[in-house]
Amino acid sequence: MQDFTYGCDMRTSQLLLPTLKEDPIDTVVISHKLMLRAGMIRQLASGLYTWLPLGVRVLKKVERIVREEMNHAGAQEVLMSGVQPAELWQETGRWSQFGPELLRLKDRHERDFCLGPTHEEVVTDLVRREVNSYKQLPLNLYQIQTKFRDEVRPRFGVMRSREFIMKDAYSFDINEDGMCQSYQTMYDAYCRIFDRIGLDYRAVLADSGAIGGSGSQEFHVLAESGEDDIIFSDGSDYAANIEKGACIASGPRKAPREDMYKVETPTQKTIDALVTDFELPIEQTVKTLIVRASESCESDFVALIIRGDHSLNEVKAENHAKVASPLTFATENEIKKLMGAGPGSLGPVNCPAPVIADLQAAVCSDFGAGANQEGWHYFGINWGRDCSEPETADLRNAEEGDPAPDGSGTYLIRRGIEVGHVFQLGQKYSEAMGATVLDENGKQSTMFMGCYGIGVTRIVAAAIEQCHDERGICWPPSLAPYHVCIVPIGGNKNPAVDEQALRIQQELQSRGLDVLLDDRNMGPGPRFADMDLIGIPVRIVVSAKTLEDSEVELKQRTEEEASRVSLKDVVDIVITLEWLKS
RNA sequence: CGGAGCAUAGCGCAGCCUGGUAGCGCGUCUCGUUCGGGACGAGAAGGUCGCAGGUUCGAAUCCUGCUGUUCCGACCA
Repeated sequence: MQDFTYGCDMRTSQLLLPTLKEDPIDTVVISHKLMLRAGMIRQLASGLYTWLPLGVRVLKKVERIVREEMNHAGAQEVLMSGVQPAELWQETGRWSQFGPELLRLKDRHERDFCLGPTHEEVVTDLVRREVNSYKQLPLNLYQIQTKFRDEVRPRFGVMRSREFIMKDAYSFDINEDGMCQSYQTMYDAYCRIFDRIGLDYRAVLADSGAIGGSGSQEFHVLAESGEDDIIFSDGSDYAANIEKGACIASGPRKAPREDMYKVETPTQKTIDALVTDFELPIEQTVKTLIVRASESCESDFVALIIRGDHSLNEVKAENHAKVASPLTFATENEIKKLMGAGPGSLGPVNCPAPVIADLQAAVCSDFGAGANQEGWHYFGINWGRDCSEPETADLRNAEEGDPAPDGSGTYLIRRGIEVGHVFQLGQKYSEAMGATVLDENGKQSTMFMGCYGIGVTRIVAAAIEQCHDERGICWPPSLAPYHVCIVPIGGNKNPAVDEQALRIQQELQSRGLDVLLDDRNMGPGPRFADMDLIGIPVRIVVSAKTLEDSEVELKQRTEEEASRVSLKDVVDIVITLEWLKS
């Protein structure tokens, strides 16, 4: 904390603290509003922000915790260039794979560069040059650095901006076991980081997506305004993001009770219409989606079947061996040509394409579905009797109340802000770039990598999303720009007020706290309002009124009531507030 | 990338339809009075009305183009 105690900034009269009384226009999430109102940031251009002194203080607090825990976990800090040569990206093929979010530019010699959205190429290049022996492994290098991604649509202030600060770490190991250990070390460090910051978070399983690799987890701060759905069991630690969250069948399939019969459905093209017009329970309907098949599949298309009330999980579908990647839905014409009927009348009975049924759809019995004949449905369908037993797969999005896959309970769904991501990369980059070391047998061995990111700027926004009230921000003490603020009242009448305020500030500072003295020449109202807005955890009011009794007023930001404490004890009392230390 | 807005003083907005010398609130500056939850009085500064064309005697206002920015959607580590 001492590294922030530079003189005159500790007085509001000297601080660039442009607070706003009114809500800024065009802000939708609370953290964006409050960061602008509290004078932490100002927008420069779409997705670009200037951080003002108060905001920088918070950023530095996040960085400090991250840095300490990374060092503690054995990672070594480096600093790589934000501008990167195209050659490295061409080596891994990402120069062409990356879309327009990779901001490319040319230097004066017409050479291609990009603004780095991530640093796998640069760090792998460094390590391939400088590390030659397995004896130098494991190695973990990290940096805290500005990244640039030319987001299609920046929004929500620094939550989704184009330029942002990220801590990224990269581990290098001689083999897969080592990589897993490095991964676990980082995972543990991440838990310590978010514990220390003091946010309500969840580590969730994530899809490893196009980057490949065997393992990936995301760290999410729970908040209504989060952009991602995360699901977790109410009975165990199982948690995953919506792309990955496994769904199982709720129970065995019931025996058929009905014969299959054909129903004319001239106007019922949607599940909703079917359910309302025929009083069919929605759980006894299925949807049939026709998508392009992968090249390894014997057919051009496959039919994906999910229960009527469920939604397709496109990531799961895309990961299926028989489904083309990227996921591509058949056009209406293709569907008609293939199935002999349009999208509103499809079903598994007499289906010309290979059928893959979601696990839950596969345990339906006596269900309704399209007849693959325009304007007709079958009701009372049963798998194995009216159509062949389908291949099954987990294809749908989890929903609240679904059974958790480990049998521990049922799913809850919450919104999360992704603030961290740990990834086992395997040999994807080291292979492409020839990052090898000599192993103990003197043979070239391609290193195993992991990468680990933390969105530093995003954490600031996420903390505000989670910690605020109607008056403003309520910083967790670990991130508070100042631990304590002092508001002197009536100093022009009674010089003792200012003297005591200054004395308390200096004593608290000498005990290692960041203390802001609000010495602005304003009435108490606006100053209280500003201190509440910027979220300082502890407020001390020094006034002539309480000084008569040799007391000051002490109030915590999250509590309604203030208490009176004696002038001589106030410093010791504040120091003993354990929660202030982090 | 598709759709929809917006652009007038530092911030929030009115004026535009119906063209005629640019206004309000907050903030800022000066002086004085105030000082326990966004005070009061008096005075003052601050705007080529996003940019470029066009129509007109005259454009913040009408027309065209451009730029910036925001929202919804698609997309996305």
